[in-house]
Amino acid sequence: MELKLPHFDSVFSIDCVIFGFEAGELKVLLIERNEDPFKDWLALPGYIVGQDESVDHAAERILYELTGLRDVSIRQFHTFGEVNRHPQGRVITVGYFALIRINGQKELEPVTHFARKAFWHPVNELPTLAFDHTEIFKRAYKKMRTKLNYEPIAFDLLPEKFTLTQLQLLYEAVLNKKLDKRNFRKKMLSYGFLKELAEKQKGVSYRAAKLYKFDRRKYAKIFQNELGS
Amino acid sequence: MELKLPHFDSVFSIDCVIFGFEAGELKVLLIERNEDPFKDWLALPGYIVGQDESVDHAAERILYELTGLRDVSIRQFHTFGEVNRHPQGRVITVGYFALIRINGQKELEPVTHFARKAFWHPVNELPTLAFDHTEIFKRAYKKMRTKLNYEPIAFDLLPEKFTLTQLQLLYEAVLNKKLDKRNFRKKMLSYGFLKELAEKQKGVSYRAAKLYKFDRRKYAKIFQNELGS
DNA sequence: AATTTAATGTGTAATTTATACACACTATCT
DNA sequence: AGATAGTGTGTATAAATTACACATTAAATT
Repeated sequence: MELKLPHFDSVFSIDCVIFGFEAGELKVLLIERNEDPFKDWLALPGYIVGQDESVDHAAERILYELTGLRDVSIRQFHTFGEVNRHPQGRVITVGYFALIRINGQKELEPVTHFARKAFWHPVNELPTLAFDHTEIFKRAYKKMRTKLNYEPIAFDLLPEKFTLTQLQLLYEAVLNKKLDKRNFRKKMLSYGFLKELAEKQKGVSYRAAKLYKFDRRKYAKIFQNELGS
Repeated sequence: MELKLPHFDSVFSIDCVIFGFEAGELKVLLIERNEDPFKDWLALPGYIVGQDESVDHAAERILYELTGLRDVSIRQFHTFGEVNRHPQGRVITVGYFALIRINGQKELEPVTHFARKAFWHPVNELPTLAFDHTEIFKRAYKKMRTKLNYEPIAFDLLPEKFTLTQLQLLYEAVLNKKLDKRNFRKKMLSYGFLKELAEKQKGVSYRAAKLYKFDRRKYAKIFQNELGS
């Protein structure tokens, strides 16, 4: 379709801030760039939106291409529209963030030519990133911490079956503060969307903890009123 | 600067959802379009982002051009990136919302050629809007209601000096529910950012209420810790 | 001057929610 | 059998939220 509106040459991209949780630490997915500008720099995975795909779709596609993951809850958090973000011209980028399960054996092979590798990096002591990606990351992290307090996003980071201690460690890592064990458990269980399994933790050299599962259906039922309209 | 990145013809615009409060009702600023597509339709004020301005700047500029207002707290809330939003080609738009004081005598003369007039319309019983503007509006309204609960945005809608009853009526109009007078006042005053003035309401035929003022400096002081990092 | 009108301004008790805090239990390992 | 290491649980206190009603005031009316 021919474009009849006044416009100027511009590029439209998305950048993803993908969080994972591993070894008790919150991590973010970075790539090593293989192209100018910022060749060899570390950056957030991001790419240009295609002509015939929605921005949301582009975000899902790029996440898939970089991680092989589908059906991840991915959310827009901010659009970065400063004039000089990109040294080669006007690039406006929509920031998305997602939380995913780091599967020990999961390959992180970039399928895009412009990245040399993709890897998890702890969110603390983050290196300098290409473009304004440090700023983008910070904004996503802040949003994510806020969201953790009122949406069940933590479960996206954990294995399907988890113990309450694992859940608490995750909250502590993200919020960066210690929580009281009894109060934490009381509150989590009071929501009613955690399903206690018959199963127990295996392979630990101490008393095995009960495993729980996040029950999305119950969650939806409980919170449908509040989220409605 | 020449653009060396792969790209396609696209347009980048912003749309504003501008809320006001008048006669006890929440209103939104609409324009009547004077250009195709959707000529003669009602729409949200919006326009194309300039080449050498940031998206945030474009939003401020467009708001100014449409309302003559400056220094308004204007905030991005979502980017709309569906492929077929616009019948003439790919247009990605960033939605902004703002809350402003409706000044009885304030002129709403569009300075852009593409609008015939601009006017306030109650948010309830909103007419069908051009493009996907109904969806954009709904999203802004929802966000605004959410924000009202944890940010002092209500004061942008009221005159500088206001009574607690006026403040409460505003909350009731936005949240669409009745609030308890005593509890509302207790809570508002407990925050400590409302400054009681010596002055009283004038020109009413009943006991005049005390006037209050929102003290931005106190607010910033009180909440600097929570917002930090 | 007295009365009516219409909205302001205020307190307390009951309930719910959040916080602080410590130890017995259990599975595994030696 | 005992040591180890982490699990699982309850209660008392403080803080925040909710429910609820009437005397006060300024102007307008008689």
